[in-house]
Amino acid sequence: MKIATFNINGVRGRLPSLLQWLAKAKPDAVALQELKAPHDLFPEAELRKAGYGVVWQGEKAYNGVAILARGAEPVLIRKGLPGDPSDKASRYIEAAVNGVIIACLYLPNGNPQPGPRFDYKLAWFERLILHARALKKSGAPVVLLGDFNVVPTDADIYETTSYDDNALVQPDSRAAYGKLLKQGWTDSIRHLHPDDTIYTFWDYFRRRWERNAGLRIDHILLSPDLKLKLRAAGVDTWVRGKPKPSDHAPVWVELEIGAIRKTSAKHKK
DNA sequence: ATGGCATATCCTATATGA
Repeated sequence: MKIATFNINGVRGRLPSLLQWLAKAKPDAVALQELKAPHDLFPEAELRKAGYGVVWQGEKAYNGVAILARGAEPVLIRKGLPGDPSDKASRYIEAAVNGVIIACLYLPNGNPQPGPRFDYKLAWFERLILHARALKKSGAPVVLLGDFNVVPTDADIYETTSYDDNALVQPDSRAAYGKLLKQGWTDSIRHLHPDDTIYTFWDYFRRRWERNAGLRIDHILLSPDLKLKLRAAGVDTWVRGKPKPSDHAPVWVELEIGAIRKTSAKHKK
């Protein structure tokens, strides 16, 4: 079973390239962030035509998250992160796909910091930590994935001072990410590629893609049972190299479950 | 300190992104 996350940065304008990536990468489940589309303008029909069932939470102009399932209907569990009814931003959606809980999140970037926007980021992070703890305690197979807007360590960003004041690299942001991992989640990319230079985001400015001046901020975290089934993880950087790309690239994992079709007895030779 | 680019909307301007 292949599971991916992709901050699409505008699902309507980027629909052709999204369909192209889906056709080529063939993920079984996908978490999308930054739809930047109200509910009614989400391209549901086109995605279904491409063979994907879908649940989503849109919002005018900003945010927006979705879960896609290849040849299946995601079973919606919740829209919105619990813990603050006044928070109306579309940043969290959760659904079951093939028996796996897909928790798709778009964490606030928190800039500028310090300030109310950074406070919101940390508060959102605390709510996520609480909810993740409940998910983990449930014992279900869970994938916690999306745009975390956190660069976990200095190894996850190119050599620069440009981001020193950025909310993505602050000690508080990193501590929150560490606190989450400490519950027992596995950062798939780092688990399989501990020493590699791997980025998932490259700013549009200053030829940062061409210089590979990137950041690793999109993560796929696995519950303990799924960690044992992790076979591969990577970033589809080719998507970032296409014309008019999102500033993020898709990140994926391959798990040894479900999608492997059993050969029934009558088909055995 | 600013700006470089990109997407969106109440669009000859402004908010957000990271």
